[in-house]
Amino acid sequence: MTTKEKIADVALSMFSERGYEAVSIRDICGEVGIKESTLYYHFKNKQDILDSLISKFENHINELLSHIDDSKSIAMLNEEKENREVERMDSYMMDSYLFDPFCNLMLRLMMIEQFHNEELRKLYEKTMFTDPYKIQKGFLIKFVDAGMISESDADRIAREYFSYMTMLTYKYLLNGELTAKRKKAYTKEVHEYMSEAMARWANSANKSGGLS
Amino acid sequence: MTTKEKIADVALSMFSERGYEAVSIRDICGEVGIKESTLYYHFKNKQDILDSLISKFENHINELLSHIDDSKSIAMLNEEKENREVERMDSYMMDSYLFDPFCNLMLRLMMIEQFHNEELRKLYEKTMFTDPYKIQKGFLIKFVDAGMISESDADRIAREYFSYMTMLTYKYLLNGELTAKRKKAYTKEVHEYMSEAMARWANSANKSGGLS
Amino acid sequence: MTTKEKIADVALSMFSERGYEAVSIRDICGEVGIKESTLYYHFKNKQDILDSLISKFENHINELLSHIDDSKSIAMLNEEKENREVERMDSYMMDSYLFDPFCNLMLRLMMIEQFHNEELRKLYEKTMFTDPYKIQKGFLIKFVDAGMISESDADRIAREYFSYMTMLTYKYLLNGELTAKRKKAYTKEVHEYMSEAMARWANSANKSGGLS
Amino acid sequence: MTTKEKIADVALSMFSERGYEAVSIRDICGEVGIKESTLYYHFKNKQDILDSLISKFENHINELLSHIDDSKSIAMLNEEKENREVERMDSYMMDSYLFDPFCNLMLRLMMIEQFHNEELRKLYEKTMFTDPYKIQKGFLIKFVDAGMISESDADRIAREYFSYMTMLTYKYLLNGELTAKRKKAYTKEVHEYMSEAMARWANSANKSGGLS
DNA sequence: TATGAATGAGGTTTCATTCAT
DNA sequence: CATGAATGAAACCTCATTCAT
Repeated sequence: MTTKEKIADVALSMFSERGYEAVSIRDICGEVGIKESTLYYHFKNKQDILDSLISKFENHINELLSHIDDSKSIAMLNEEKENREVERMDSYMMDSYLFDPFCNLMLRLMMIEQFHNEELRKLYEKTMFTDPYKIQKGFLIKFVDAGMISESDADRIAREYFSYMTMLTYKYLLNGELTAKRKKAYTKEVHEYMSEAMARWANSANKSGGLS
Repeated sequence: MTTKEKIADVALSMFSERGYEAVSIRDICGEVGIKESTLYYHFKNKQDILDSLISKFENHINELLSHIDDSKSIAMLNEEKENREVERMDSYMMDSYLFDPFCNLMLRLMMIEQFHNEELRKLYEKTMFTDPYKIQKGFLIKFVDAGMISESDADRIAREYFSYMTMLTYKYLLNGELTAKRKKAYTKEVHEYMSEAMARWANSANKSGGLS
Repeated sequence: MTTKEKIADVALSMFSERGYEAVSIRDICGEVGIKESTLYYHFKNKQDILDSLISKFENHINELLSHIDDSKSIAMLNEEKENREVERMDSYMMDSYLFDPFCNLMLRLMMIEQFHNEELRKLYEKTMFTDPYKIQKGFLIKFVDAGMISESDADRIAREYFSYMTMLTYKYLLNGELTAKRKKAYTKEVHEYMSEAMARWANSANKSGGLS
Repeated sequence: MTTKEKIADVALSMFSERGYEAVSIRDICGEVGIKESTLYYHFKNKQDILDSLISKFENHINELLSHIDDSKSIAMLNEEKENREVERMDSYMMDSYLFDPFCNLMLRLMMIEQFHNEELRKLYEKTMFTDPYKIQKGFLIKFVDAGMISESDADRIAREYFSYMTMLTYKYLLNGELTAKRKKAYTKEVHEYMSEAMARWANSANKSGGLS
C-alpha cells in the first residue's frame, strides 16, 4: 500500500468513527507514521482527503451497480434457479457492499456527516434509500415481466423487503463496531426473514395464481 | 427560559447537526449571547453539557414509556375503537417522540456520536431498536390475549411494522433537516402502510379465523 | 475564628506552599467553604490578603523582639543561671518563632516570594539574617560587658552560632512539611551543637581567662 | 544557541524568579521572540520544560561531583600546597557551582518550588545539604588519613565549615538578584572565615600535635 | 518523498473581579 | 454577610497549514 493509500485508509477509519472535524491531521499522521508536513505532499489539504474518499466511493458503487443489471431474466430460469438467483444477489449485496470494509465505513461516515455536508447527505440518501429500493424493485420487475406477480404485489414486496434490510442494516451494520458477531446476526435475521417471506409469498401467489 | 436551559438548547441543536467535537464553546456562547466564561458558571465543562442532555433525555423517555402502558385492553373495545386505539398510539409516538424537537435532535445526536461514545451507543440501540420493538410487541399481545391473533402472527406483524417505522424514521426523520415536508412524507407513508397492512391482516385473519 | 481569619489562615497556608500567584481565589474559597464573591466582602482584593498577612507578621515579630531585650544582665547571674538563660532564650526562639505555625509559614512565604516582591525580600533579609545575628550579638555583649569575653570573641561566636542555627533552619524548618520529626531533628542538632560549643568556649575561655 | 535552548534558558530565569506557575508560556515566548505555538513544537507542554531543566541540572551536578574526587591526596603535598588545594577546591565550588548562572538559578528554582514538587524538594535537599556536607567531609578525611587531625575534629570542622558556607549561600547567593556586589560580599566573608578558621585550627592542632 | 521549524487562528478552561440582590 | 450571575483577560494547548531543505 502506498503512503497515499495508507493516509486515505486511516483517515476513513477515523472520520467514520469520530467525524471529520474531530479528527486532526496529527491523529491521522500519528497512526500512519509520518510527519504532518508529509501529508501535504500527498493531499492538498484536509478537505482533499475527504473529497478523494467520496469520489472513490462513488466510483465504487457505480461499478457495483453496473454489475447488478447483468443478472439474467427470470424467464430463462426454473423455480430452483430462481431461489439461487435471489441468494446470489443477496450475498453480492452483503459481501461487496454492506460487509465490505470500505463501503461500510463510508456509510457510517455519510450517516454522521450528512447533517453538515449537503453533498454527503445526498449521496447518503441515494445510497441508503433510493438505490436499494430501485434495485429491489428492478429485481422483482423480472417476475412481473414473467407474469408471475402483479405490479402492485411487486411494489409491496419490494417495500417490505427493503424496509427489513434497511432496518437490519442500521441495527447491525451501522451500530457500533462491525464485528463478526453483528455480521452473523444480520445474516441470520435476513435468512430467517427470507425463508418466511418467500413461503408466504408463494402461498399467496398460489391462491392468486402468481409466483408459480 | 433560564440561561442554563438556553445553553443546553443551543448545544443540543449544534451537537446534533455537527457532532459534539465539531461544536465549540465559542459557537454555543455566540448563539446564546453570553461570554464563554459565563458558560462555565452553569456547566463544569463541555462534557457536562452533553451529560446533562443525556440524562434529561433518559428521564424524558422513561416518562414516555411509563405512559404507554396506560392504554386500555382490547377486550374492552369494539372494532372501531381498536383502530382508534392504533391511531392514538401512533400519533402519541410521533407527536411526543419522533416529531418532538428535543427527542428528534437527541436521536440525531446519538446516531452521529454512537461511534465514539459507548454510553450514547447503548442508549441509541435501546431507543431505536430494543424499546420500539418491545412496544409494538406489547401492543399486539393484547390482540393475542383477546384470542384474535396467534402468538407467531403477533411476532411477525410486530417485526414487519417495526421495520417499516424504523426505515421511515431514518429516511425522513433522521435525514437532513426535520422539515414539515419530511414530517408529512413520513406521516403519509405510515398511513398508507397502515391501511394496506390492516386490510391484509384482517383478510388473513378472516381466513384463519383471527383478528375478528 | 471569624470568616476573615479563616480566609487569611487558608491563604497563608496555600501561599506558603505554592506561591502567591499559583493560588487562586477559588482555591482559597473552596477550602474555606465560601463563595468567591463573599471573599470580596472581607478583603479588597487578592493583594490585600497578602498585605494583611505581611503586616500581621511585622507586628508579630516586633512584639517578639521587644520581649527579647527584657532578659536580665549577666552580671546578675551565677554560672548555672547563665546556662539557663541561654536555654530560655533558645526555647523562646523556637517555640515563639521558628516552630510557631504562623511564623514558619511566613518564613516560607517570604523565601519563595522574595524574588518578585522587593518588600517581602527586605523583610525576609531582616528576619532571616539581620535580626537573628543582632540578637545573638546583643546577647553575647552581656558577657563582654561582664568582662568575661573579648569583643572579637563575641563576634566570632555570634557568627558561628548564627551560621549553625541558620543552616539548621533551612535544613529542617524550611524544607518540606514542618513535621514533628523535622522539629525534633532540629532540636537535637541544636542541643548537640550547644553542648559541644559551650564546652569548647569554656575551654578556650579558661586558657585566655575569659568566660568564667 | 538553538531555539530550544533559548526557551529553556529564558524559562529557567523566569521560573527561578517568579516560580513555575506564575510564569506563563506567553511570558517565555515573548522574551524568546517566538509564537506560543512554536514553543509546543520543541516541548510537549509547560511541565516538559521544567522536566528538561531538572534533568539537565542532574547531569550537570553529577558531572561536577565526578570531578571533585580527582583531587590529589594530602600526603603528596607540603603545607603551602595544602592551602592551595583548599583554595583550588573552594574556587571550583564557587565558579562551577554557586556562581555558575545555570546552577544558581536552579538552586533558586528548587528553593521556591520545593513545597509543591516533591521531586524537586528531594533534589534540593541533596544538592544543598547532603552532598555539600559529604564533599567537605570527604575532603577533610584526607587530613585524617594523613594523620594530621582526628576523626572527630574532621567531623566538627566539616560541620562548621558547611554551616558557614550554607548560611552565606542563602544570605548572599539565594537572596535577591545575583549581583557582582553580592558575589564579592560572599567571597570576602568566606575568605575572612577561612583565614580565621585555618589559623584557629592550626593553633589547636599545634597544641594537640595535629594538622602539621 | 519526507522532514524540521514555524505560525495565526482558535480551542477549552481558569482567573480575579463586579454588582445587584 | 453571603450569594448568583456575569465578565474581560489571560491561561495552556491544538489546529491546519506553509515553506525551506
